[in-house]
Amino acid sequence: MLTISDIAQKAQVSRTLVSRVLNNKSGVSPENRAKILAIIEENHYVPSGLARSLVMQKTQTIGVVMDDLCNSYFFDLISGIQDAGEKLGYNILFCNGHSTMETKMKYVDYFSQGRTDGMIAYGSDLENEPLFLNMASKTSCFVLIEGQLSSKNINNIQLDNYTGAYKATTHLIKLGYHNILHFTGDMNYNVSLERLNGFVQAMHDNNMPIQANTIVYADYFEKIAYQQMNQLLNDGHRPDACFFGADKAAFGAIRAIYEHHLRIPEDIAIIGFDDDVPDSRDMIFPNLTTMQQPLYDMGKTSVELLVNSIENPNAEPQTKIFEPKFIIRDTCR
Amino acid sequence: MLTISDIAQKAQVSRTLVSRVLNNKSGVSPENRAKILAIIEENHYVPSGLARSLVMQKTQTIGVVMDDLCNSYFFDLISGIQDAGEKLGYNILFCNGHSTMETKMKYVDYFSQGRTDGMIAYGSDLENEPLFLNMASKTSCFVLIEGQLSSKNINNIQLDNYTGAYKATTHLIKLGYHNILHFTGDMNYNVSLERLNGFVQAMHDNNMPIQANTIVYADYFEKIAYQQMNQLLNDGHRPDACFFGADKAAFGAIRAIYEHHLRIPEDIAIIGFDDDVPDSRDMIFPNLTTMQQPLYDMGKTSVELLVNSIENPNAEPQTKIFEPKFIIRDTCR
DNA sequence: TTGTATGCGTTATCAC
DNA sequence: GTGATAACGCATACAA
Repeated sequence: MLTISDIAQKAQVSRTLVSRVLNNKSGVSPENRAKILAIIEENHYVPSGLARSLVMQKTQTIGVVMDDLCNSYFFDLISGIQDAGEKLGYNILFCNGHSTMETKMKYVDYFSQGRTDGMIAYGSDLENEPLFLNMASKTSCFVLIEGQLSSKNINNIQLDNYTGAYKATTHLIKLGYHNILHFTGDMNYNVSLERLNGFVQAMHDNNMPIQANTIVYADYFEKIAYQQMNQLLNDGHRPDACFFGADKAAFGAIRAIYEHHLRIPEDIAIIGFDDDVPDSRDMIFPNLTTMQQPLYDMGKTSVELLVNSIENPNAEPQTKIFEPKFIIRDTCR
Repeated sequence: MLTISDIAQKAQVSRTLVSRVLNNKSGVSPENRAKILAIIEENHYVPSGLARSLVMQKTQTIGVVMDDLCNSYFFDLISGIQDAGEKLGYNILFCNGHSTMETKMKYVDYFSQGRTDGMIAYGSDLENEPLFLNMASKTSCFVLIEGQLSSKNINNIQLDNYTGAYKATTHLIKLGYHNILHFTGDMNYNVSLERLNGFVQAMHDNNMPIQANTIVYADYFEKIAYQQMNQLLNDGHRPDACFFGADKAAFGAIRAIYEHHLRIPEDIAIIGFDDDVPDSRDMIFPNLTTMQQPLYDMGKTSVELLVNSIENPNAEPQTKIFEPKFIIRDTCR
C-alpha cells in the first residue's frame, strides 16, 4: 500500500504539501499541486481513512444495528436513515444483526471501537435491554428506535402504537362489525402489548365484549397467524373482522381465509399494522388496509438526532414520538 | 475517549502491560493483570480499533456493496455472505448502494481507504463497468458477483443463466404448451440477455416458432410486466404459458392475468426466475414455479474466495459458476 | 516480568 | 510557499 510519504518522495516535496493537495487546501504552488496530483493519479494512491480518522478523531460514519437486514419491514427505515445520512455528509454502515443478541452485541462493540461517530439501533426493549445498556456504556452518541432505556435519558424514536391500534379498532367498530378479533404480535415485544392495549381500550370504550377467543396470540410473521386462523375457522368460528398486530401476520391469516373459500372483505374484514409490503405493495392480493408506520421519517429523524448529538456534545437527548397513519385500501367494506 | 495510556497511568504500569492484557498475551504478572482488568472494566475502556488496525495493517473487515439493501432479492445473498464471514472471523459491513452508481462508487472509495481488508460487490456488468474498474484499481482484494471484468483476471461468482432459461423453457415445451411467451428482464443487464438466449435456443431446438409477440420486454419489477400482460390480454392474445426473466415480473403479470379472470395454471402457466419471495414464499398466491438462484451459496462462496485472496496475497483469482435449481410449485400443470 | 522506543499513515503547528 | 516535528492510540522488538 502506498503512503503519503511515497507520494511526497516521488514528487520530491514534503508530506505536508501532499496532505494539503489531498485536502484541497491553499499554501501550495500551482506547479507543485499539478505535479503532486499527477503522481497521485498515476499511482492510484488512496489515502488511509484509518490514519486520517485517528488524527482527526472523526470518522464521518454512522453505524446502524438492525435486527435483521433480511426483512422487508426495515426497508423504509433503511432508506430514511440512508438518505438523511447522505444529506448530512455521513457514511452509513449497516450490519446484519441476524436477530440474535450475540451478533448485534458484536457489532455494537465493533462500531464503538472508534470506528464510527455514533450508532443507531433498532429493537424493542424487552429483549434488547442488555444490548442497549452495552451501547450506552460504550458509546456516547446513539439513538434507539422503538426500544427504550428507563435508566437513562437517551435519544429515542418511538411510535404511538396504542393510538394506532385504538383508531384501527374504532374504525372496524364504526363500520358495524360486531365480531372483531385481534391477532397480537409477538408478546415478547412491548410494541405488541401497546397495540393490544389500544385494541382492548377501543373495544371497552364502545361497549364491545372481549371474549375467550377475541385475543389470538400470534407474532410478526405469516406462519403462526395462518395456523391460528385455520384452527379458528376449522372450529367453526366466524369473525367478521380482524385487526392484526402486523401485516405479515395478516397475510398469513388471509391465506387461511382463502383456503376456507371465504371472501375479503365480504366475509371477513382485515386491518393490518406496519404497511410492510414495499416492493409489491400494489401487487399482492388483496390490497391491505393498514396502520402505516412512518418508518422513513423515523429513520430520517433518528439520523438527525444522532448527528445533533455528535456535533453538539452537550445537547440534551430527545425523544420523538410518531403517529401511525391509517391507510384505507380494499380489505374493509 | 479513554486511551491505553490513561489505563496504564491509573494502574501505574506501562502501556505495554495494558496492551498485553488487552490481547490476552503472556508476560504479565497475575496481580498486574487483575488490577489492569479491573480498571478497564470500571472505566468502560474500549480500545481503538482504528489505531489497532492502523498498526496491524489488518481490519478483519469485509465491505459489501450491494445494488440496494431494500430489495428482497438480495436476502439470501446477504445471509450467505454474513454467515460465511462470521465463520471465518470477519466483520461484515453492508452499505446501501441505492441502485445509483454515484452512491456505490462513494462506498467503494470509503471501503478502500484502508477501512476493510477486501470488498464484495454485486452487479451486472453492462451498467457497473466503471464501478468495477474503480474497485480493481483501488483495492487488491475483491470479488464480483454476477458482474464481469473482461480486462482483468478477478475473483468472480457467476450464475449459469443460459442453462437455467433453457431448462425452464424446455420444461414448458415438454408439458405441451405451444403458445409460449418470454418476458425478459431489464435488457440493460447481461443476465437478461443470457436468459433470453436460453429461451430462444430452447425454442429453436424444439422447432417452436418465435413470432412478433413471443418476446415481451419487461424488467426486474412488477409494474412493467403488469402493463405488458394487461396490454397483451386486452389485445386478445392468449398465451398458454409464460417464462419470466424475474419472479417479481411474474407476480406483476399474474395480477393482470387475475384481473382478466383467467386461471393459473389452467389458462396460463407461469415459470419465474430467481425464487425471490423469501419471507412469504409459501404465503403469496400462487406458489410460483421458478428457477432458483443459489444465492446463499453464491454469497458464501464469494466470502471464501475473498478471504482466500486476503490471506494468500498471491493466490490466483477464481471464477465459480453456479447452476440454478428448478423448483416446481403450482404454476404449471 | 517490566518498560522504552519506534512505527503505522495521516494532519496540524510552527518555524523558515 | 515550504518542510521539519509532534501528535492520534495502539502493538511490538528489544533492552533492562
